[in-house]
Amino acid sequence: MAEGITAKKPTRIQLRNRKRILDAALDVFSQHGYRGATLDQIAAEAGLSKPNILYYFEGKEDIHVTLLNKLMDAWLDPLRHIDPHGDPLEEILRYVHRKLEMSREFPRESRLFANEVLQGAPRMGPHLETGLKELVDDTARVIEDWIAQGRLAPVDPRHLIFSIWATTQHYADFDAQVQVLMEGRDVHKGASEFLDTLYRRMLAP
Amino acid sequence: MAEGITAKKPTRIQLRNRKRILDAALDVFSQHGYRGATLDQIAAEAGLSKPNILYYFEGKEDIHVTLLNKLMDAWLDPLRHIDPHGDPLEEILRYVHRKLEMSREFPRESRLFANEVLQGAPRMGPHLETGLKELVDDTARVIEDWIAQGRLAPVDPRHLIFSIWATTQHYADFDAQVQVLMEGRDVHKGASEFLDTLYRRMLAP
Amino acid sequence: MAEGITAKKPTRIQLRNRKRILDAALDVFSQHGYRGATLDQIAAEAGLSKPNILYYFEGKEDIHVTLLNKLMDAWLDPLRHIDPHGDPLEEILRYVHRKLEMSREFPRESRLFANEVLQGAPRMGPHLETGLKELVDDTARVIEDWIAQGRLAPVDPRHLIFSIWATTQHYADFDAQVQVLMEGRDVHKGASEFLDTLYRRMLAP
Amino acid sequence: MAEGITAKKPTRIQLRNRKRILDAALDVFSQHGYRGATLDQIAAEAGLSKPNILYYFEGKEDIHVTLLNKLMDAWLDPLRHIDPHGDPLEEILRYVHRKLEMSREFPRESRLFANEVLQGAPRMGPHLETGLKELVDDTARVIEDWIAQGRLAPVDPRHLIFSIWATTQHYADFDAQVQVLMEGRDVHKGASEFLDTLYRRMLAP
DNA sequence: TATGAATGAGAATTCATTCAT
DNA sequence: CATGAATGAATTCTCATTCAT
Repeated sequence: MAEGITAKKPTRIQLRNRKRILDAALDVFSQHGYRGATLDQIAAEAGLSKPNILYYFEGKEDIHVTLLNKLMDAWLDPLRHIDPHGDPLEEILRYVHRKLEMSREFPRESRLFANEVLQGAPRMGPHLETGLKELVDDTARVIEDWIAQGRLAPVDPRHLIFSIWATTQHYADFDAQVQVLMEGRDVHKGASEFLDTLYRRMLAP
Repeated sequence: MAEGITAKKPTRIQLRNRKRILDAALDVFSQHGYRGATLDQIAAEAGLSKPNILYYFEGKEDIHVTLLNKLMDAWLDPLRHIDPHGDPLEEILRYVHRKLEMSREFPRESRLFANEVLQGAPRMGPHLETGLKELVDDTARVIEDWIAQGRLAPVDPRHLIFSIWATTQHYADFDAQVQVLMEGRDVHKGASEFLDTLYRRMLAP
Repeated sequence: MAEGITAKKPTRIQLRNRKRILDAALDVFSQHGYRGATLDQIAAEAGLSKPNILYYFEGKEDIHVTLLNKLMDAWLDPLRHIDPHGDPLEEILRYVHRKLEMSREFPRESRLFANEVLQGAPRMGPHLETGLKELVDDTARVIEDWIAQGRLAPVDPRHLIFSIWATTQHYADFDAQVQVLMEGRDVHKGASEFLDTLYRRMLAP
Repeated sequence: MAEGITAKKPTRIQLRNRKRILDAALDVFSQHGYRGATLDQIAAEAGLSKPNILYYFEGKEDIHVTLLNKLMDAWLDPLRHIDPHGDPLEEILRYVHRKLEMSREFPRESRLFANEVLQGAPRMGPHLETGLKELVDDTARVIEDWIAQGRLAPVDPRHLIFSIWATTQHYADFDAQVQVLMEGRDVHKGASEFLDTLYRRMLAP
């Protein structure tokens, strides 16, 4: 009881502050991991006092979970946009490019997610088992249909999806390594061309 | 300082205990990350007292760094075994399979490494910039030669290497997710076949 | 960092608690030395919890350094009040008596200082080399002038200063010994008369 | 029981090692104080293993007490050599110079003693109350006799003794400060001349 | 004698969270 | 809404001492 935010309509200030906190938390969590992050860092980066943070969220874990929830929605969205009635190869390539784009635009989200899964997804189990599982199963079925119709070269659809996730998120998650090995090169352009070639050659019927 | 293990030749007990500690630490660090791991956990898992752990290592960071050092050697080894005089496609496929194998045999090492790079590789910079960089540059040159000779389909060699790392390590690093999505299926067999197909189709000249 | 006391103007509570802590710390540090003192003791004596102590100061060393800084100011003050235009002998005797007085009123400060210098002044180097050095050089010059004018018997001014410090601080620093050897006698009165005689006989022109 | 050193005659090795340990301990204790010193440091400096140290002494405190015992003997020795039948002024000046000499030759001993008294002489009470007290009382009586005979200017003998201790030991105990303030000057020569003048002027009948 | 191994009792410090205003 | 103040529960690390050989 007596929690800060009630179920009533939030004011503008509340909305703004929650947003600030989540943004700061995304920064800190994605960089240091859950345990490595401190409320102090988040508070400092949000420009709020520590107790004020706890007025908006129930605690450290609440912030983290809120972040993961928001993330998963956006994260899975591109998968939902694969059109079963579109051209198979182009649909998949569009997905690949969209994922690569997200890796570039939202590297913090990618790392937050990676951190969580790496540690066994202790705060995310439900999300994986319901939302994600169903979505992947659906998509796998679509791909299998395409293959059965001879419109895609035969591959295991789930491993295909994994490979897309792996290769695109790699540029966000392993950025520290990529930067060292690519020195001044234009990483994103090269990645985009490479992945285009990779999946085109692999999937062309 | 001036305590514990000196620079002299280690006894059997020392060897055994250091091994125990490193094994326990690998477990704990790979699961919880550097900050999330505690000496208590490591000590408990190693079956030693906490101060005894600090008799063998200078501190938490020393253990972690020792682990990373050992890891990098083994981690890069397969890359060193690509034979410039072998058959290009087979050499690369052998590398892919070896990496996938390592992902299965040494998932903790893979996650330890992922954890570290994900956080910007704060304790690993040197390793990346010297050992790894050179090795990747060398390998890239070999691949470029093969491509120039028309023995491999043209691709950017560095992105090729990234994709191999990403797709193989994914099975270790994102295991929590993979398990949920693959349910009872034989993940490794599927992955092996998939990646074989993937790189064969992409690289066949 | 990013915790506790910010750079803003301190509240009454802050002022009161910092004072409490410093007073307790002076007690403990002067009695046990830096290493021998524990935050637990300081906290207990200040009537605050240990973490609360660390809310006001960055750590043990911060408390100690703060104490030394405050101390040095007061410590050197009497030396600054030697008036070059006053009567030489009376000026010096006034200094002697003032120092003896401080030894009696602030024995903890004297011991804190002694403890620090005894261990090589590891946390006080700067203070000695700037503030103190200059002040002593200035004073030495004044004394030399007086001697040149025949208004004081000739002596090395620096050794004179040392002897004043030594003889006056002795009653604070070696109190344990003095008490044993003086039994019930009125130490302060005797010391005052003795030092008056000592410096009068030595310095009368 | 089962203590290392029995009451039997010590071997050469035992003698040599005890000496080594005490010398190392003197170094460490005089520099860092009792609590600040560690057995590790002492062991390292003595070139022996820590358990071996504890074979020769019962513990840290035992070493410290042994050191203090030895010290007190030597420390008080010059006081015993004041000859009631000698020339008063010369006897006292000889004592002053001998004490100054000891300060220069045995600064570690001086600091060890200062450290101990500074902290209330917790491990030295008995020594002060028996040996020292008697000796000082005896000496005071001798001085009083000399004064009564008109062979010394009248002063309180105990404060006189304190002042001699204070001024001579100062050069050892506050060496860190003296060095800063005296820069390149020949400290010892100056001190010797100064103290000679000081006590000559004060005590000449 | 000597030492490698081990540990219990601290000690400093961090941090999420609570309290009071 | 907001924050200064406070703290209990860790967490890393130190150190005198003991054990076993």
